[in-house]
Amino acid sequence: MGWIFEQNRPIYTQLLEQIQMRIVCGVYAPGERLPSVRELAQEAAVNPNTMQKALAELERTSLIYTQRTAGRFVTEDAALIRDCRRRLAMEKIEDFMKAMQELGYSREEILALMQQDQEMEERNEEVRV
Amino acid sequence: MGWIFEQNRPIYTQLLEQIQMRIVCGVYAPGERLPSVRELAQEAAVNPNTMQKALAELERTSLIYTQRTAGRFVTEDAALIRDCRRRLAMEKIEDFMKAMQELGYSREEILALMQQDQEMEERNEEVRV
Amino acid sequence: MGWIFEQNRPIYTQLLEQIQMRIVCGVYAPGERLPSVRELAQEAAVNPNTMQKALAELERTSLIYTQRTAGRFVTEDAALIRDCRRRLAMEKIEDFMKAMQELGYSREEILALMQQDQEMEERNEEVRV
Amino acid sequence: MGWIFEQNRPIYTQLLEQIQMRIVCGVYAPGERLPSVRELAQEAAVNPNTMQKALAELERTSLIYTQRTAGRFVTEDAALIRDCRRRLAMEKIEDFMKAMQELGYSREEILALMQQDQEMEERNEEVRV
DNA sequence: GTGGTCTAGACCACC
DNA sequence: GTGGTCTAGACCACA
Repeated sequence: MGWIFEQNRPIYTQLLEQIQMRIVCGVYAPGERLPSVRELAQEAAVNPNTMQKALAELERTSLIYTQRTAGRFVTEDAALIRDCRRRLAMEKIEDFMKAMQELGYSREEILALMQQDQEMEERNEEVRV
Repeated sequence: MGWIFEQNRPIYTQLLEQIQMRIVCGVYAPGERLPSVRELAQEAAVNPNTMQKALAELERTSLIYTQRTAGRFVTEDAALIRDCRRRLAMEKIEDFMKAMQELGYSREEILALMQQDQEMEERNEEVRV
Repeated sequence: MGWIFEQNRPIYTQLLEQIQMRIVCGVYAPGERLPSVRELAQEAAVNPNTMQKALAELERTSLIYTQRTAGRFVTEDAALIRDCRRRLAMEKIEDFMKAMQELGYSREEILALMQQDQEMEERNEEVRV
Repeated sequence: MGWIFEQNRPIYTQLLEQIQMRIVCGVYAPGERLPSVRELAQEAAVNPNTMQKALAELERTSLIYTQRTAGRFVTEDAALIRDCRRRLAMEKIEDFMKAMQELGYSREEILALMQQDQEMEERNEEVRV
């Protein structure tokens, strides 16, 4: 699992999102020590300061915390992580529904479109199999 | 229908998106003459240069065209507009599904979640009524 | 009114506090545009990045906001500013009372000590006069 | 009475303050032998080096002294301890008054605010009783 | 070796 | 000219 960035959006924001993703998906487990800033920075091929900024922002959400000189750790609070994952999902659903409705699709039409999409996807799977 | 901007994203990009939206949703009908750059800029409370840039970008997609001295017009090609709307919708669906799958939700779970969301929404509507 | 820093505490934290102080004390009025990052940095004799960090942190409290390319402004919300001032005062009182009580002084003794301090201060004033 | 640390400030400074507090408050009586560095370090869950540094600093104020092979002892000089306590209190009062005046409160307003705070506190006590 | 802070300097999009 | 971002590199306190 590597690091991919879109241009036109701040790197540190994308770093933040990707680390957050790793946490809510369990790649970095609760209580686990994160790699050092320098390691992470090298891994992602960014400047340590950029990574530092991402981690500092992430810390504001309590998803990670810093222990002076010992390193950074993922929160032990599994509920916090679970809530974060759920919150991210709900935000995405709401944003998506809102965007589609602005495009003039009703909630029913959206669901219908997605079920089509779903069926199409299933046919593709069969083909691959 | 006013103009709302998020900070942290270029204004001209958001202008472009909102004008495009007005076209695919029929607020600006096929063949209709758009307000002048100055009028639009004033309406949106942005610098005319910024609006100019948005319209120039929009012209590259053929959704609008310029007639020398008469102003800018929405394309008469209804199919083009319809395709644009459909393309936008499909992009949003794909982006959404991708994002949700990265969060660890399967296609089935997503549909289930959205149906819940749908039902919750319906209950809210009843309350409002 | 100049800029004074203690060593041993981050500069950006002290910048933040001093700018906050200027706002709650009305040196920077509600709605007023702040000097640019570069100006402030030069005035305080710090690196623009350091000032930038202080302002970014300050923005998180909504006491100031950024308008892309136009500059930073003090909030127009006078109530927010008033609350901030009051909150700062209350925090200081509580911290102070707690520290004194840890030193073994009762609330009554503290008030008595401060009234002595007050009277001493008044005598000093007379002397100066 | 345990050991609590704020992050973002050196541990050894906080150790120093807390041991000093124990001495001026009589938790460690005049002439009493302190626990060994190792014991203190274990109790506070810090690195022995850190505790060592705190004690060394504390020794510079004469509040404790080292006897070669016997360990560290609280000074027998009760006046020294009393002065230290008084000095700490006065420093806190002055710092507090200065901070409040910078916030724009006059000495009279501060006393008034604190008497309010006092009365509120008394009402709370009644409730608890 | 860890994170934290600061400086210097550069480039960019935007208005 | 404005704020925003990023890099590079340095130093420091701390454990």
